[in-house]
Amino acid sequence: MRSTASIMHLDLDAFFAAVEQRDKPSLRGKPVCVGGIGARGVVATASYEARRFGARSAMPTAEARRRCPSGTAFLYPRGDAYRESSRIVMDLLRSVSPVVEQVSVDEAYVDLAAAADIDLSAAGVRAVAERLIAEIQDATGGLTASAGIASSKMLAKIGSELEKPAGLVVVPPGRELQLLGPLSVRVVSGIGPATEARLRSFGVETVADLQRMERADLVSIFGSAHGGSLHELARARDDREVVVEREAKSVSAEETFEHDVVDREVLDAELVSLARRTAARLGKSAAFARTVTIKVRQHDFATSTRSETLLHPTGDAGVILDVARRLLAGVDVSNGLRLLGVGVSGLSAHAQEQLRFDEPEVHLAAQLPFTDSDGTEPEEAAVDMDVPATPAGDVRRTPSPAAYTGDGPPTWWPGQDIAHSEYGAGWVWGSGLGRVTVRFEGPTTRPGRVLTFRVDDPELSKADPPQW
DNA sequence: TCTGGGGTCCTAGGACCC
DNA sequence: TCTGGGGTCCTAGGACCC
Repeated sequence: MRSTASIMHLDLDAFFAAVEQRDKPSLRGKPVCVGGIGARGVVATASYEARRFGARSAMPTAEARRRCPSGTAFLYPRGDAYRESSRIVMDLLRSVSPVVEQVSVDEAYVDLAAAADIDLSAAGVRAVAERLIAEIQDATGGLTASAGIASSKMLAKIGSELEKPAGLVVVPPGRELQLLGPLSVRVVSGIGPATEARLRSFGVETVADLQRMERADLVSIFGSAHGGSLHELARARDDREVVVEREAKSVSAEETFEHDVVDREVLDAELVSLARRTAARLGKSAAFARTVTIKVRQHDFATSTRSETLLHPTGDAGVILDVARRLLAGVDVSNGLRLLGVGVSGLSAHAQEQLRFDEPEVHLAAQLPFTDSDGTEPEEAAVDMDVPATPAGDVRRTPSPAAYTGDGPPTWWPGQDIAHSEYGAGWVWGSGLGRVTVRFEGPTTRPGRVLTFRVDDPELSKADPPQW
């Protein structure tokens, strides 16, 4: 904990939904849920209007559909559009201080004390944040951000939540305990549903209650690391620093199937795709991995992992796939799998030189980082593998637009940017039964008209996210 | 037709080594 | 022929975060 309120936490309000409302004027002021749209999808972000009906992040989309009125938009995420706005925001944060820790696309900590020219008085940091929030709104076409500024990361984050949306809270040094005491223990970093429930069984509900627990008791209940940190954090003692960049420790890819899968051929085809995606992302970060892990979730949601550690790090999708296949062979799939995942860990920056002499059969060429000159996502096909590029089975994935819209190209998914040669730019409201319904509007237009086309109408084409 | 996907950190037991 | 103690690595699982 510092003596000045010099750590800022900033996050964007209902980020995915807000970008959708920015780019789709007809949705402004309306309930919008962004996330998985299949039967097993969950909501990633609900707009504030949708929250009034009870829709929440992590809620099954089916449940959100039951709660929200008809006319609520359920959209599949447009990652490119979110990343672009995120980049603009993070650049603005870095213009304030060189020490910015990006936590996710929509959230970051900024170390204001690391900037040479900032007045660290309460009024000084408030002015900086106000200017920043205004700049963000201006540069992103109206997205709003909330910020908290305090003497520690935890208090800064709590501050940013207090007056959302578009809130700004400065916690003056010395007031931390007063602020923290009456709040639910859930505001403490590291307290989730399980810890909350166990604390409740001891009669602990607020941070003030938690402060009354002995350290030794917390340690005996929760273990030394967790128990010790609860004892400290309840007293607002948090000396976690703002760190610019952390090295990745693992890379993984997973898929939840639309329907549970029993067929080993279908599972193998999915394993191929997952190994390829994992290797591609590993290659993109120019890393190599020693441990391969598969993750399976049974029909009843019981989830387990199996892992194997190699003698030497690899970046080869074929090697990762071989291990994953071996691991999956030992798993009972007779009741059907709901989810399959492939991951790697034990990352290092280089494959070992001695590899060349020890194991000549390992393809060195495939272990070189993938070329990525134009900055695009490496194609799966770029990975050297002795497996067909097209999965053999018909693998249906819950969140995938293809699964939602059914068979047959082209597929259109709700929220997608689209263009019509005559009517111009628009977005997909929905698609099915060979038809696609499009609303023609953009961030700078008035709410547009709605027209329906055949899905294979040659006048329709995919489009880039619009400029606001 | 409840329950995504991508991560991080911690714990605990067993193998193995000295 | 009766059992120590520390350290590291590996595996599996769990909680948590966005």
